[in-house]
Amino acid sequence: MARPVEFDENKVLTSAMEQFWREGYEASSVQKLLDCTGINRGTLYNSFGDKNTFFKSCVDQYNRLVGKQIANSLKNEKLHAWDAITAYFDEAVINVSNKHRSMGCLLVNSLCESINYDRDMKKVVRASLASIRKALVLRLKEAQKKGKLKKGISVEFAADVLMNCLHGVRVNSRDGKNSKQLSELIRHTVASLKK
Amino acid sequence: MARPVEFDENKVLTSAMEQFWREGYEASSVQKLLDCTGINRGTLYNSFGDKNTFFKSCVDQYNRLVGKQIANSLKNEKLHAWDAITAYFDEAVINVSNKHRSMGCLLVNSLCESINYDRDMKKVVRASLASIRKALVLRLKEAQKKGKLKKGISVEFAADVLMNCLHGVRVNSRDGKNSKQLSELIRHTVASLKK
DNA sequence: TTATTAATGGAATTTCCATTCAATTAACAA
DNA sequence: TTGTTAATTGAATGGAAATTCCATTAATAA
Repeated sequence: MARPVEFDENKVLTSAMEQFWREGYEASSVQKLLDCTGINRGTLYNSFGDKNTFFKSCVDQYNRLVGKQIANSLKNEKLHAWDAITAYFDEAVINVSNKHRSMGCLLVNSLCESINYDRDMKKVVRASLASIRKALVLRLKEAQKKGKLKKGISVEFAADVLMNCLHGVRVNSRDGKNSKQLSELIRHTVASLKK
Repeated sequence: MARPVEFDENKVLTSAMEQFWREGYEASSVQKLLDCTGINRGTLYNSFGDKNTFFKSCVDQYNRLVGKQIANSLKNEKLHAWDAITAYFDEAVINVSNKHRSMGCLLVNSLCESINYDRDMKKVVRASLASIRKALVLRLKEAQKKGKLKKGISVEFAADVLMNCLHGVRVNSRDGKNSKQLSELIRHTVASLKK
């Protein structure tokens, strides 16, 4: 058989994901990706394809992170609708390391970078954001069914409000706001929807 | 005397500002800046300095745009506090061309790009955002004095909520949301603060 | 007209980027 | 042991990036 891989794929993807997350796609040169992952040039191209393909794999890695946060909160059956929603914001924004919080959100950052003009990447990023919204919608429907959604507010609109808050908070995170300030912004938004 | 300038400084700055705004700092090569402004390589370096310096001049140009929007709304003495605040969002987000709306906000985009890691640029971008917040605070103080701010909400916190909404809306703009959807998000946030 | 001055145009330079490639290495099946 | 296969390595390639430089141009003051 052939020589076995020496690198830890998961660690490589996580390191590269953080590089893209911190500095964006364009400013993350292949050299920087090699430095932060510790792998070699040829290894990168052989095992992960070109920079574009590698970036998409890193977004997938980010999606797995997001997926875990959703699993711990929105999909936690033990929590009531609004508690689950609040728990998601805690998982995604509040109870994360200062390092991660100050980097904002890879998806939002990518949307704001020129990536927007690369159709393929835009599609990948949008799909990820849509999956977050979808999980919120499920819980908002539950809240509505139990009469816990303010009247006059539709589930879809409430989801838009929460996503808008999330985006805002992510920009504010990247601007250096601390978890306490962010937490108050989130609380205010949730209170504006909750009955 | 010397040969007079042939280019229109204001037009050049506006074209370049839109290039940076659309595609970001890194993806905007000097060649693209020459193409969109119509000026020549030597002219750019002679009259505007290097790419970094040029970018900052473009942010200044953007700030003049923001300044006009604030002058037309928040600083309009004929409007009552909340009308002025709503008018600002209209000026900045709703009543702009689809082209501009879909580009989001140069300041937010820059914050989300790696620009964040260039101290000097971060300072410029932050100062601009602070000037918007300052104008909002003035009107929120007025609203509070007239008893038009929901009780339990401080002027500073209300400003944070509005800035958070603005950031969120800017990301959503860049993601392609239309003016009607954005307008509803803004209305909801204003209603959550207004008495 | 002419000297002066700065703008203009674009070739030239240098650096950095993404990507390829051939040589080397390591595991394992036979 | 040996042949096979794929991983690893880093030098090499080619193109694009930012920036510099200088010959040319144009206005005007003298």
